[in-house]
Amino acid sequence: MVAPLEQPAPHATLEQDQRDAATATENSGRDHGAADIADADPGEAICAPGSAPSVTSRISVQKVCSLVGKFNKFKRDLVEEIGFGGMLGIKMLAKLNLKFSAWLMERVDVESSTLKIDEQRVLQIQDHDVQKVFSLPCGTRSICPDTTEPSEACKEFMRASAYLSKGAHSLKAAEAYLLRDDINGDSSNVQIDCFKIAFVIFVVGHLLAPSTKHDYITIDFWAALNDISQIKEFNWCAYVLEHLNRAVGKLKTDIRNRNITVHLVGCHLFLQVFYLDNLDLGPLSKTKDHLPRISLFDYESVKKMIEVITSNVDGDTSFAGASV
DNA sequence: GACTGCTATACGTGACCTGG
DNA sequence: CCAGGTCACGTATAGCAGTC
Repeated sequence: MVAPLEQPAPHATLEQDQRDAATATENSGRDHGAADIADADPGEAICAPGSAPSVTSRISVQKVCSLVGKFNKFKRDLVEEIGFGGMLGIKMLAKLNLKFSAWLMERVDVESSTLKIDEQRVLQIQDHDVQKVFSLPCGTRSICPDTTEPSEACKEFMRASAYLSKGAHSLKAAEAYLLRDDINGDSSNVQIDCFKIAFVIFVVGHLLAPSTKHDYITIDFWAALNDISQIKEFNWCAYVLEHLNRAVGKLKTDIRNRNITVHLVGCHLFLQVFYLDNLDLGPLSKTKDHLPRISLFDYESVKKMIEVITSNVDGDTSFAGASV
């Protein structure tokens, strides 16, 4: 579970932090030492747009789209079999608005599992919402890091990934396995299972629960992969939310610590789609009867939607400009 | 108004550093 | 050795001014 978090002080928003950090940059160049941070006056409204701290993310929708685009029908069917078919419909999002993601994450209350835009606009976030967005399996079994004796497929995947790269936690190894030409109707059951394992590792690492490292993840879901036929029985939606909650905690800590760079981990893309999908944006709003929701959100429409809700007052960027 | 070119900014990602 | 973090660079995009 995620430890309860203190709410950041009113001034300690990303925007405020960006302005403060910008001023620190002007004062001391790129060499931000502890002194700069200590000297910053948290109550002083400093506004120096244009040199904000960088926000980074390891989510790569492009990677997922590009890989899935190379799948033939056989491979796509394998993905459908494990209940991850929603990943096949994701549109190419060349870029994500990371400021928007950070803004949303700042407004997530982990304890109450809500997205709180303001006092009037509060959205409850549940496993079911993740399922709506990605059509992920939302089974009754929870995913925990406990591992039993690894299955033959798990052992084989570890062997293959160790040969291809540095280990099973390498996303490159998973990608390489997924692109193998010899995965077809003649493949053994173990190879098929390895493909499914690789796919889960790949999408979790690149999209559903990315870490700060771009090419590795911590595989804390081996237990859910041990019996491939049982993958659908696990609650992958809760897993995504749990990592997102941790990411929210990390973001708030980074903001409190006035880090120069804010690294977004977790599936902040879910927050973007979830929030935009709950807004009344008139003709820009998506039809309500289509699942998974992510497949409705292409780059252009996301960009337009964000444009519509964005406002800028005194250097503070807000994305709250629409009714829920 | 449409087009073009320049510049600034944002994002993606590889390399590297540091601490456990 | 590995995870987390930082830095740097390439590329895409946005914004703006100048020209037609």
